[in-house]
Formats: sequence, structure tokens, C-alpha cells
Amino acid sequence: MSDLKRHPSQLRVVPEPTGKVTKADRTRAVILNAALEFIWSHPFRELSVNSLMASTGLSRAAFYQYFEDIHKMMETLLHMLAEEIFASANIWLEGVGDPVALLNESFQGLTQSCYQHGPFLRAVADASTTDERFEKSWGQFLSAFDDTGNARIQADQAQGLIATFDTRPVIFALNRVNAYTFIDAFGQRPRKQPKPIQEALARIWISTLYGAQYVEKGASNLIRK
Amino acid sequence: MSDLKRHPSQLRVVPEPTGKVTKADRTRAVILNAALEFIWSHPFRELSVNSLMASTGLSRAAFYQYFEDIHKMMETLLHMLAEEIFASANIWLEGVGDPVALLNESFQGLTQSCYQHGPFLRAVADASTTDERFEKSWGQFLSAFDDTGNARIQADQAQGLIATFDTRPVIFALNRVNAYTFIDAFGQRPRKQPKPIQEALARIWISTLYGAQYVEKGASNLIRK
DNA sequence: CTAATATCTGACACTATGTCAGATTTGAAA
DNA sequence: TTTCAAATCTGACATAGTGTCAGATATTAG
Repeated sequence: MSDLKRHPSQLRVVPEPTGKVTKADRTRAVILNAALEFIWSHPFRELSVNSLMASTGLSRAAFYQYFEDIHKMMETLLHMLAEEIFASANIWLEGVGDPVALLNESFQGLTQSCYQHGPFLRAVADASTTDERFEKSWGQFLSAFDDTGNARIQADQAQGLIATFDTRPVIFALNRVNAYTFIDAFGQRPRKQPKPIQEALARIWISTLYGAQYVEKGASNLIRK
Repeated sequence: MSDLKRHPSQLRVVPEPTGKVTKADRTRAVILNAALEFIWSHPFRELSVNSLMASTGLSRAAFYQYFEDIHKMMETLLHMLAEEIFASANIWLEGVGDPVALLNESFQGLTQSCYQHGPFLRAVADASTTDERFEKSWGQFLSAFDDTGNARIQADQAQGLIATFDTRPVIFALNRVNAYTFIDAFGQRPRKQPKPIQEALARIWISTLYGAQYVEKGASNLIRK
């Protein structure tokens, strides 16, 4: 336990750095990290409480002290990923200034995060089909982008930056292209190269929203470091 | 058995109309139809050999006379759906004439098929994450569109109809937007309205490939009946 | 009608889940 | 350092699903 190697997905759970760290905090982190490690090299369908706890040295029953079931555990992990992803998305969603530049910057961070955590992102998506409650969580995660994206498009339409059309189904589709392109491209190793994917997605969004003339291959170079 | 009501998904399996119809042919069809019926109103995760065979009146063991497991059965059903979908897609993929008109016509049929069979399409996608072999089949189904779509784009680029860019990742993303927008929009009832989804997808494809000036709301009216 | 064949079934071995009473470990107060 | 109540962990059980097989039953060609 003392010399755990860095987790390849870069996502790690550490017990709250503030306040007293109980045994339970440490055990919980051990389980979550074992899950991340497992998911990095196995599909979600092979993750059982059995296989997971075997890799921790604890008994299977101990798992249920911490999580109601595997999907409740995935929910915890989804929240971690969601925070990181929202941060990148918000650059465009809530930024001010040239929207095309903001979009390019968003996609830069989004692509990096999704590439970094590809297999884990995929595991979350896979998990969403096998449990009713978690399906709802995943749906809410996706639809959060629909709502904020819709607001952004309508604001840009009001300013005359985007043509007038029925925004809801368009942002719905644009969000799905991102989610599932990332999942399919980065969800299993060997992952596809991130740059061409990023450029393709940026091309699609920019062409659809602002017009093809704003698609610039070198756009990402204009962004601060 | 004699007065089976029409299946709501419109997809039905009937024993080969040509040649002798054995008991096995009929039983096989009974099982497949029970699966379609089940899937129309339940998520794939609730489809077990248990629940399926209970609804046929046959024993659970009988299932294994016809299919290796649930995913092999889904494979059979996927092939039926794939045929119908390829037919619509080929209008654009292999048609000659105004590509924007062809694309609109493709999307008309594609949207109709996916709306019609929405819950079933979703079941197939869900099933793809829970079995290694079936995951491969679903992947091949999707990537077939990548290959033929790629050829089509490159042909249009050669004619100067589409700007020059790295085609592979763009068609990859465009195919995912269709697949997963249809699945999310039509996969669970109440399904979203098909028309706005069709128009949104057409807008995205046309803007990305041919330019926003070709996006025409009334385009689908130009198509023969 | 009959017998050979096709189809179907009950019962078994296996794997996984979630729960609980009781065993063990932890760590704060003495 | 010792103590002991609370925190944590475990083995064993009940339940549910899978895939297989020997043998029972139904079908159909002759």
C-alpha cells in the first residue's frame, strides 16, 4: 500500500486532506482507486464486486459498507469527472468575447480531459445502461450541457452571431456528437489521436453555429499556452 | 398464438415464406418476436433468458436450442435492422445527383426507420456494452458507415463540392452524431418528435460538408412523396 | 399407425449479488 | 500503556441468473 504507483488515468481518490482521516476514509479511497485501476484496463462489464474487492485484499462484504452497489460507486466517480469536464465546457458556455475562440479553447480542454480519462469515460457511459438510477444520473449529466448550451446559442442568436433556427434539437445533437465521439475514440486503447478528433468536432460545431468561414485549422494556436 | 396482435415496433419475424416450415422455424420466430415485444416496453437490462422464455410459455432451456446466448440472439435482430438502415443511408452514400438533396432524402428515411424502431435500436446499443463479441458486431455496423461515408466525402471533395480537410475524423464524428442522437431521442418512450431531430441532423451535416447556405428548412418537401 | 427424428424439459453445477450476526480492529480517554 | 466502546470487517446464507445434459415428449415421413 505504501508505494502505490501513480494511476495511469491520472484520476486518484485521496481522503479529504482537511480534518481527521479515519480508517473508513482510507478504505473508501482504496476501493475507489482499485476501481479506477481496474477500469483502465478492463471493460466495465468485467467489473464485479468480486473482482474489485479481490484486488484490494478486503472481503467482498466490506464493499457494502461504503457503497450500496457498483452503480452507486460509479456515481461517485462520475461526479469527479463531471467537475473537470464542466470546467472546460464553461469556457464557451459562460465566457465573454469572440465565441469561436472560446469554442476552440473549450474543445482544447475538453479533448484533453476526455483523452486523459477515455477508458473511464467509457466505463461511465457503459454503466449507464445497466442500472436505472445511474442511467438517470448520466442523462442529467448530458442534459446539463443541453440546457446551458441552449442558453448560449440563443444568446448568440440574439446578437446576430448565429442564424435563427430551432436551437433545442441542434444543441442536443451537437452535445451527443461530442460525448459519443470522445467515448468511441478514446474509450478503448489504443486510443485515437486527440488532435484530429478535436479539430473534427470544432469544425462541426463552428460550421453549424457560426459558419464554415470561421473554421481555422490553426485556431488552437491562438489560445494562450 | 393464432391471434397475435401486430407488434408495435412493426418489426416482426416470420418463418421463411419459401420452403417447408418446421416446428423449429416457428419456435425460433416465437422467441424472436417475444424479444422484440419485450424490448418495446422494457430496457435491455431487464431482458433475461428467464423473463423472455416465461413470456413464450416454453421452458428456459428451449432458448438454448436456438441461440448460444442473449447476445447471439440480439445479433440476429441487429442484422434485420441494419438492412433497413443501410437502404436509407445508401441513398446519399451511393446516389448520383445533387448531394444535398440526396442527403436530405437519406435523412428522411433514416429518421423514419430509427423513430419507428427506436426502443429496439437503443436495446441493440445497450447490448453492445455487455458482451465482447456483440460489441464487435455493433462496432462493425457503425464503422461500415465510416468507410462508405469517407469514400463519399472524398469523392465530393475531388469534385470540389466539399472543402479539403482530414475526412476520417469528420465522418467518424458525423456518424456518431446520427447514431447516438437517434438512440437518445427515440430510444425511450415518449420519443421526441422526429421532424426537428431530422432537421437538426441535416443542418449539422450540410453545414459541415457543403456549407450553411444549402441548409433549407423546406428541403424535405422537394423529395418525391 | 409407427418408429425415427426433432424438439422440449427438469434438474444440476456454477457465478454473482446483497445481508447480517458476530468477530476483529481502532483509537481516544484514563 | 491500557482499556473498551465504537468502528470496521468477515464468513455464511438466501436469492437469482446462466449454460448443459440426459432423458421425456412431440412431430412427421413412410
